[in-house]
Parts: sequence; C-alpha cells; structure tokens
Amino acid sequence: MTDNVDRGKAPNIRDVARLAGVSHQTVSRVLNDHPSIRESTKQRVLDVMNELQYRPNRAARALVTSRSRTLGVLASQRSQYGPSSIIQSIESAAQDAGYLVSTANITSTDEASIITALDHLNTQGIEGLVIIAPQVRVFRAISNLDLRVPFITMNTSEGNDDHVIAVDQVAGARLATRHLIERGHRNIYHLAGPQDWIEAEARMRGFLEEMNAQDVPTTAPILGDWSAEFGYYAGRELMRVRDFTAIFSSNDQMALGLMHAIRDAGQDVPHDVSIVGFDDIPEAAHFWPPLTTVRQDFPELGRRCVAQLLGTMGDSAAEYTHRIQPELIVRASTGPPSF
Amino acid sequence: MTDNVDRGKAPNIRDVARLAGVSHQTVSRVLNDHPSIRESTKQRVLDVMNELQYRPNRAARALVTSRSRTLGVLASQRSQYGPSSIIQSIESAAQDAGYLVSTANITSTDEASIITALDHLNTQGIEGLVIIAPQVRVFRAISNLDLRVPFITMNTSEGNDDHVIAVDQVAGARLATRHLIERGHRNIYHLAGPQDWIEAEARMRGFLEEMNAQDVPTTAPILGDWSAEFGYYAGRELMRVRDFTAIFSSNDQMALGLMHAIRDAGQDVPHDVSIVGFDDIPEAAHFWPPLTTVRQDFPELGRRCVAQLLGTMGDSAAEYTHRIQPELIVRASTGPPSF
DNA sequence: TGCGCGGATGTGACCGTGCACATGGAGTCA
DNA sequence: TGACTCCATGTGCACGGTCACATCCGCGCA
Repeated sequence: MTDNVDRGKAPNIRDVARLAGVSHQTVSRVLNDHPSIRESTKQRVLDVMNELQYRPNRAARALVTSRSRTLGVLASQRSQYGPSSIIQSIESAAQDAGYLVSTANITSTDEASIITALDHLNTQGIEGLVIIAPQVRVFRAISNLDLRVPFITMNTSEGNDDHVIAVDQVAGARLATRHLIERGHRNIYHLAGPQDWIEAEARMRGFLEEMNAQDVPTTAPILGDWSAEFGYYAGRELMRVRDFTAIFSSNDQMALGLMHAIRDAGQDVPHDVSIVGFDDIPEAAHFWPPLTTVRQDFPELGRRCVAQLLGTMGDSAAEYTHRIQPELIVRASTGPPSF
Repeated sequence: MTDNVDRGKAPNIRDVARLAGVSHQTVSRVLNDHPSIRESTKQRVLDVMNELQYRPNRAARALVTSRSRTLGVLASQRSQYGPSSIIQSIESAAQDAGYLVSTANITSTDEASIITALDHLNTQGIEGLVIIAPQVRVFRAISNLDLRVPFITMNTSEGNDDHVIAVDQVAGARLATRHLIERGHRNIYHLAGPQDWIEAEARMRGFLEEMNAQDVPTTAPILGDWSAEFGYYAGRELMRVRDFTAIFSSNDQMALGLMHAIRDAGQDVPHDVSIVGFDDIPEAAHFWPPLTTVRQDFPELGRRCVAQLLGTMGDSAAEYTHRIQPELIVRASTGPPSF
C-alpha cells in the first residue's frame, strides 16, 4: 500500500519488479520478449506495468544499447506534396517498426546548409538516412563528412552504389512522352526539374530516351525549380516562339503554371498545346483543364524506403524491393495537335 | 599517441577529459557554458573535442536530466500545404532551440487513432505538444489521457484555456466575406472545413459575423473535408440550384474544386460566380482564374508556436505573442455579380 | 598571521535499462 | 545416484552524461 506511493516520478523497471515480486532483469526480459520467461510470470509483470502505467525509458535504453532507434530524413522543399507525402509515410512506417524519425531541412542549396543539416542528424545519432533533396550535392557532402550510416534515396539508376531505390522515374517519363507521341505530337518540349535532383534527371532521361526510340527530334529541356511560378514564366517565354504542340512538365505544379501562361497568351489547352505533368497531386484532377499526369505511389515509396533501410541495418530480412511502376493518368489536358 | 586509439566507439566525455588533462566534470561544464571556467581551460577542452570529433550523447543527457528536449506534433492531413509548412517551420525553430521534433499522424478521425498517436508521443517523453489536427476531438482525448505536457494549438478563440494561439482566422474570414459584399454580392455561400477543426469553425464564425454586421442574409454553411474533390462535388450540387453569386471557401483546394464544377456546368468564374479561398497556397496564383484568397503566414505561425511552448516550459521569457493578421490577396476569381 | 570567501576544479553517486554471468532447480541418462 | 543440461530467474556492472558536494588555492582584511 504505502509502497505504491506516487513519488512524482515515472515508474521504472525496478518499481515494476518490486510490485511483481521479481527482479528488474525479469521485467527487462518481459519487455524484450525473451523466450524463456514463464507465462504466468510474464502475465504478472504485464499486469503491474499496466497498473503503474509504466513506459520504458527510451533514453536509458538508447544509452545502454547505444542504438538510438532513430531514422533521419534529409529533406528540402518539404511543404510540397511529394516530399511531404513521402515523409508522412516514412514516419508511420518507422513508427510501426519502433523507430523515431528526425528530419532536417535544407533551406538553401549550398553545401554549408547541407552540412548543417547532416550535422544535426548526426547529433541525433541516426541509424539510417533517407534523402529527399538535391541528391547530387548531398552525396558529395556525405562523402566529405564520412557519415557512417546506411542511407537511401529515390535514385533510379546511378549504378555506382547500392543505396537503393524505388519509383522508376524513367519509365514514368517514357509513358508520358509516348502518350504525347501517340497522339500525334512531334514538337514536344520538356520542362525539367532542377538538374541536381536525381528524379529530375531521370525524368529528363526518360523523355529523351522515348523521343529517340520513336525517332522524334528533340530540343534541349528547360531546367526549372518545381514551382508553379517558374512554370508560368517559362510558359510565357515559350509562347513567344510557339514552335511546339505539347509540353511534358516534370511535375504538376510547373504544368499548372504552364497552362496559366498558355491561356494568358490566348491559346487553349489541349487544343493548341497539350500538357502532361508528373506526380498526380490531388489537385491535378481539378486543374483547368484536368491534368494528364503520371501517378506515383508516394506512400508506398516511403514504406519501402523504411523497409529497405531496416533491412540494411539488419533488423529484418533485406528483401529485394522491386521497382515501383508509375501509372499514366489521362485527363483532358492532352489531345491531338491542331495543324 | 597510443592513447588516442580509435576503439571503434564514439569518444565520451572522459576521453576528452583525459586528453585535455582535466576531469570529466570540467568537460561537462564546458559543454554547458558554466561561468566559472578559465578561458584557457575551456579552449583546451574545446580543441580536444574538435580533434576527437566529440558529440555529446543525447540519450545519456536525457537520462540524467530526465528531459527529452523533444517537442511533439500531432498532425493530420499533413501532406497538405498548410500543415506541412507549419511542421517545417516548427522543426527548424525547434532545432534552433536545441529541441527535437517528433510527429505523430492521425489517420482516421476516431478516438482510438488519436489515442494511439498521443501514446506514441508520450513514449517519446515529449515536453510540449503542438496540435495540427481536428482539435475538438483531440482535446477530449487529451483530457482523458491526462497528458501532463503543455500544449498549443492554432485555436483562435476558445476562451476556456490558455493553450494559446496565433492566426486570427476570424478576421481573415471577415476580410474575405467583406470583399465579396463590397463587390455587391448578396447571395453568398460558405463552404466550410470539417466542423471539429477549430480553424474551420473560426472561419465559419468570421463569415457569419461579417454577413450579420453588413445585414446580408445568410444560408447554412456546407461542411467539407478540405479536399479539392469535395469542393468539386459540393460545387456540382450547388450548381443545380444557382441561387448565389459568390462562394467563400474555407481553403484553396476546395475553391479549386468549386471552380472546376462551375465550369463543368458551363458557367464562368468570376462572371457568373465569384470565388474566394483561404491560405494562399503557392499554386493559387496560377489557378484558372487566379484565386482571390486570404494569405496566412504559416512559417511565422510555426515559429510562434515553438516560442510560446518554450516560454511555457520556462526556457525563455514567455513574451506575449500578438495575434498574426492574415492578408487578403485579390486576384481574378472575384468580380461584381452579373444580374 | 590567521581567517573567510569565492573562483576553478575534482570526486563519487546516480539516472533506467540491457548484458554477461551466476545461480538454483527440475529433468535426463548412464 | 551423481553428473550434466536446460530453463527460469537473479546479481552486479556498464552506458555517458549531470548533480551535489568536496577540495584547493589565492586574495583581502582585521
């Protein structure tokens, strides 16, 4: 009775042990699902835990095991739909696996900012890292910092490392491009993402590959920054020339900006210009006109990242994760060219 | 020389102490900026730390101080622009203050899901909580769980607690509504957010207050779910009646859906119907037509949340934070009614 | 000259958990 | 019946910091 006083402190493993009439080590075994614990003992301990509202102290655990059970996410532009969806699913997958997620944002793209962010994650003692950021630069920073944790990115094809991968961006870009070609377009521009994002690079490559495969002459892609704002200004420039009938944009936001600019120039989508986006953000179906785009399964992407990382870290069997195939969603922003 | 061997373990405070020729406690004092440390000693310790690439062990610190230096964020729909912007700024503000952020998402809106999420945060030993979720339900769950941490929300006006606040949603909604009335509209609908989001409730109240203040008769608001999809279907229903000339939507996504539905019905925005949104997401300027909306400073919101929380927790002077005033951004989606 | 004081530093305990090892008892088998 | 094995549990220490307290030293002052 008087034993069970609330001392204003959270109960610990020994409090539980005392009340259950066992040693603290037995309680620890119950916590860690040790096999050789008698069922009756286990139950008694669990009951006491429940009664005391006992929670294991994460810090003490991390201290003694020297494992933080924390995953790091290096993100940039994370208020955008793609990154934030991925982060969300990473977080819930990590949580299910008993891991914590710590994210760091890089604001500017210079090396210093990347180092600061990595440094922050390093301080947390992360055990794995997911990178959702301009990866080329980040890779460079990582090798300079000799970060010793396994990391992973959405890298599609840089064959030089096994820090594996997920959505087949090249295939997605080819789907989008083929769609335009099949509709009869021959003068197609590509509005790409920032060149040091590997996704952007992969989509650009997919575009060029498909154009070549179908013997359609290409023009140099325009390098954008993912924003609708950029799409708008790029579109204004393009409309001065008008030597094209279709544009494949590397994401939906830039596609939105493009359509805005095209309409401002008194032209119609898809009658005068067809537009394809990439990502299929939830708003894309309600753009005017509704946007033809390539859907990626972001949540699945996040889940696989975590699975892959935990696999690398030896927590579970590192099952080979196949590449996720994106899907073309045809809506009203694409049609045949008008000659 | 042989002393400085890399044992494959991270250096600790005693390693630093040995190399610097001081006691571990002196090293600890340097870490914590203790005043009575001789400058020369401090510098010597810092040099050794640098040489050894020493990083304090967060777990050990948390264990002994029983402070996790972790803030919790309870989020839902965090892939949306508003929530994700806020989270991002919370995270960077927290990081600056030496805090870590742990977020938990509630997927469904039932109480069990909320409890699971709070439980997860509780396990992290969070010292403060920011709530970006359907707050009415969450409040209920919190009081049931008797969570002992200070928490904060974007609550505008529930006078019953001091868990303070930031953006003046009511004022923003009044700005939007007044704009429509001033343009000559008298038959205005309001497409609201989910009723248990306090932001939604506040915007709805602002709408009603302004309508009453200007003696314009009101109709019952429509309760939505923030999505463009919902806006579209709501718009389709509304277009069957057409007893209005303007709609104030509680966020930009639903406004996008509305405009889609209005065009589908062969009508024009703003000629037949004027639309105002809320949030000013980056895409809103490129909607067709560009959307008149109410801009909120999300990053500032996140920063103030953290400042307020840390203040409550006694880390810094709890300076009274004034309410942030939103701003009306007039674009092409609003005009005078056509009779 | 002796005493007090405060600045600079050291000593040992402690936080809550997991690990290595010890212990004890029941069952097996020669 | 004694040695061995295996299961269930206990004992003590380590992890890397911080805290309370002790110590040492130089200086000012009566």
